[in-house]
Amino acid sequence: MTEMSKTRRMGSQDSATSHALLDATEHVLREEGYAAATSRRIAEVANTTQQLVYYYFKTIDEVLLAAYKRRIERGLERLMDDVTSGKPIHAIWSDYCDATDARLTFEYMALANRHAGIRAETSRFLNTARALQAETISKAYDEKGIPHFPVAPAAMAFLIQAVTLLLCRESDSGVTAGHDEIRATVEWALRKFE
Amino acid sequence: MTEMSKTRRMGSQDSATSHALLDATEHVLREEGYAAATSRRIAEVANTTQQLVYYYFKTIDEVLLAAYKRRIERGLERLMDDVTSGKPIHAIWSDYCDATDARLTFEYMALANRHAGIRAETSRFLNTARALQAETISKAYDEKGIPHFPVAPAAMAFLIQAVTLLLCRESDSGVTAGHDEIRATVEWALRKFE
DNA sequence: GTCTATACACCGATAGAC
DNA sequence: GTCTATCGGTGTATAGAC
Repeated sequence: MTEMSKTRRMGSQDSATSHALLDATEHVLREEGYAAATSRRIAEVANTTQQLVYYYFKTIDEVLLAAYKRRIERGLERLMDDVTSGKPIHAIWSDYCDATDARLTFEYMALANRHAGIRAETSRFLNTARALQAETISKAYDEKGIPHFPVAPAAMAFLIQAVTLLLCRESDSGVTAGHDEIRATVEWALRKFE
Repeated sequence: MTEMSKTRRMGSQDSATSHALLDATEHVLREEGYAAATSRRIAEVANTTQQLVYYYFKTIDEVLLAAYKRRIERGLERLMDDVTSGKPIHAIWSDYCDATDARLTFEYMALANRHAGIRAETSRFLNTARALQAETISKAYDEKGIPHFPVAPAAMAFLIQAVTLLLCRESDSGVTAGHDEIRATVEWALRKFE
């Protein structure tokens, strides 16, 4: 970390270049890891120059945070669509299965260990999402007469996230032991809901 | 990456300094992340010098791999103790709950995305561990007359890992939504086994 | 908005003396 | 085993001209 200049100019965060930089950031994080997410590399992928990064963002940490916030926001929008759909639990499940971009997710999780902003956003998002999902699942339970014990709605929301995360992560790296079995279990559970 | 010298000397990987370097590597990874795991920083934490790192290891990637292999090996030993204990399923569960050093684990998982050696070790370890756990769980099922459907032994092994991983990870970062509920579910399930 | 130039620090890795 | 010295490369961030 370095001292900030008090006179440095800044570009709008809504410009095309700014968005291209965020796209590039996500691409680099996913394909090369957070150690490679440098101003030079991000600029290269975005087809611009290193100095431009500092015209649009104060620091690299701010670029990373901006990219993460944008991702969170999109995730929340998808979740809203899921819970208002006809088969909300199926929708939540397949949404996470498709969208849990495991490499990127794990990169952000590792990053969160030492980036207070990303940590805070993560906490806020996960708490919100889980509450919303639990509420939706609770309604589905009641419609089908499923008891809230032993697997409470919030526990079911937790399970969906835990299972999809590990499933995506492992298939991405050649681990398959138990995958068929857990998928069978999930399909059985989903059939009970909707 | 750089070309290796053909004349460079190498120290034994069993020396005290070598182990101190691996301890330091794990410490840096957990507390500062893989981007901070440089030869200079590792040496500093191990109370030695940067050049000594290259006396004991060929490259930084090899230091990381050696630290990871040591960790894997210890995990496998703990698992062996678990499955031969009186209450194997309880043992597996509480082992993962305690030992899943979430920060370190996520650091290695992110690292695996671009470190072929760590990726290969991970895949090997997870497949072995899951098979061993599934076998153990299968016996417990049969003793208690629990059917292999809808939650097959391998699915149960997968679930334990998925749940403990997310639980440790989230409590580490202030997310608690659904945690009490999922813990209650787990306790209920464990009571059915042993 | 975009360019050139530049500060200063840190990185991996090696060479060779002691 | 450990030390001093060093190479070439890359990182963040800024200053100022166009």
